[in-house]
Amino acid sequence: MSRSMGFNSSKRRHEPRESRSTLIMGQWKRTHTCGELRASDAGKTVTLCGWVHAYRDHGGLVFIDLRDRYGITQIVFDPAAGREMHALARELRSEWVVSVTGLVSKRPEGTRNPKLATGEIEVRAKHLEVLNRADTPPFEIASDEPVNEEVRLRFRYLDLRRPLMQQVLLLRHRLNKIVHRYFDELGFIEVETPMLGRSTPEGARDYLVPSRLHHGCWYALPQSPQLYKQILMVAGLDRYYQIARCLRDEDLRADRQPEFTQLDLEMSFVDMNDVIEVVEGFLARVFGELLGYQINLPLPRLSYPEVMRKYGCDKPDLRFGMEIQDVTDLVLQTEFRVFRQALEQGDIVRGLCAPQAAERYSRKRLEELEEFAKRYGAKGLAWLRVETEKLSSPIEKFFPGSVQQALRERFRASPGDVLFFVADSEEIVCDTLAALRNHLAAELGLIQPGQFALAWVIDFPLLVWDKEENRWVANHHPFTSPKEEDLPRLESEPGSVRAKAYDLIVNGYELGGGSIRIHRPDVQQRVFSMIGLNEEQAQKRFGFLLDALRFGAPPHGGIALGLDRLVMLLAGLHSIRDCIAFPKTQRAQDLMTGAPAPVDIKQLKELGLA
RNA sequence: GGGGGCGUAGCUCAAUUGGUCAGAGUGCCGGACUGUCGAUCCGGAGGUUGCGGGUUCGAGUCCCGUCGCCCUCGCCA
Repeated sequence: MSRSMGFNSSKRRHEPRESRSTLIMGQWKRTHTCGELRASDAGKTVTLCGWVHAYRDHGGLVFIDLRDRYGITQIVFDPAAGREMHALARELRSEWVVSVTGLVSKRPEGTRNPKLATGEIEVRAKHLEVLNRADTPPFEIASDEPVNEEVRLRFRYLDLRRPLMQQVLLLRHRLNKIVHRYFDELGFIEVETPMLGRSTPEGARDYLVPSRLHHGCWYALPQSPQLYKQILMVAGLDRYYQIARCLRDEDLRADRQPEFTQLDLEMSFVDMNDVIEVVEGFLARVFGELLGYQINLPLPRLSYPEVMRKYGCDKPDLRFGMEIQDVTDLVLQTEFRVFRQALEQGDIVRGLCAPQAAERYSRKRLEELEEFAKRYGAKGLAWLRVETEKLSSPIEKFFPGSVQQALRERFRASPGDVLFFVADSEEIVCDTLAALRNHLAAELGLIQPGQFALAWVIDFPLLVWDKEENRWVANHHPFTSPKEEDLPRLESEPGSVRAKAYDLIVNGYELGGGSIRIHRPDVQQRVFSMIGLNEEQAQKRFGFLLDALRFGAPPHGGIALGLDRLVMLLAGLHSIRDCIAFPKTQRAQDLMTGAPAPVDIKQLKELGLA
């Protein structure tokens, strides 16, 4: 049996060592993968292993597309090459696992398949070994036809067998490799932090683990390695990174799983610019190496007040414009009572201009948009079609010509556009228009696939008022440093204090967030105090951090990036479930394993829970 | 917890207003075929329309409940 260069010399190292028993079992071990044979290999005798991707039985000749992770190779079974083998080949079915030994041959003229990397050749089988039969799969592995996610998750091993899913996992692997290479080059060291930690107040709901040795006491699974990485800075590690699994017991979304992965990092003796620079370098390399996509550095930095005014949310999709404009001043010059009354209550009126939307949105469709707006708390959605001479709408008559002209100019509107307005509290106006903006952009096709808009959002408020709890809460987390110049106002005007925090946004997703941390115990104490943690409570919950800060904490800061979301964006997917090998459903169940599940009463007794 | 969408054959979907509507494609099974690669051709099997009630002469279709999946608001420092 001839041996090839490629697979044996380089890739073979990564394969498990062959054991004595497998050698005895038969001559089935592969010499090549299904993705590597080329015309230059013609004449070699090879053995391939894989799954039957497709079979085409011509009665005489039988063709098999044999698939493994590396590709697909066509196998030809000729009755002349052995009647027994040919008969066995006719029994093959989808997803059977086989080993084929045969001669690599250039395909006859006119039968080459340009769709396959191996399409120049085929393997003329001399020996066929069925390694395992397979039940008929519940869905077709070989097809690109979309399949109900429920079925995919239940049979995840089949779903992951599909080439598309394997590409995503490979992409994720390559991203992880870049992470390790890049941060190692910059002097970061990887430190693993505990999964079993202590529950801390604030933040997401914890997943709890009961202690067998301390009945009544519980570990919390980490929401993030936040505290540990700060401790590592106090310890003098200087630069830390980790690909860290994080767990939060909150409701799920397309971009939120109960366990997810963060690229977590922390640096000492740095300010915001240092962290941003490191991350930008990383992103440039990731997009460059994985997609051949060049991102322009430095990334834009937008202030929180600016994005809220222009886009209504703190993670706007910047792949399109459609900026929100305030028109409160113009509405004051109209007779439109709905708006005027709103203004009298202290509400505001803002709107946006949907380019060339008039044709797409009939009266009925516009009413649907109003329903959409109401879901975000808006009482209504006013609209005006932009025509060549005038604006057209049931409420047009309330708008004097001068106001119509001013609206046109403010939105730089062209005939065919539609103006939308919401009058309400600033919060509802922002929520509604932000959602509407994304909705319209998708429906109007304003987003080009393969395009990426990355930016930083900075100048977040340090604290926000929690109406339900009737207190200030940390906007980012309680260890985020206030800006020095705002520090004097911490107690007098808490809402005006800006944080040294930064979010990385990509295509409307929050890809990451970080901050410069508080490194002085007195400042930390003041922030705790502002969010309603007295010294005793703070000492009880975060005492170890406060203690650490007293023993010489360097100024430090860092960031965490959502790795699943990054993969999702790189792969052009719309759900992080598609880039996690074994994700959970919206109700946090694993349809394959059945987790979560009841446990034996014996286990509960050991834990003191029964 | 709230709002919305979906649930019909293994898979993807269709079935006017409640009335030959239990259908197609694909897969599956059997047969034919020596150059296919979305093979082709012939034949066949396969459904308690998620589940449980109700309305009706009659329900895939309407109503109520329930289960599951998805999107979303709240929530996620």
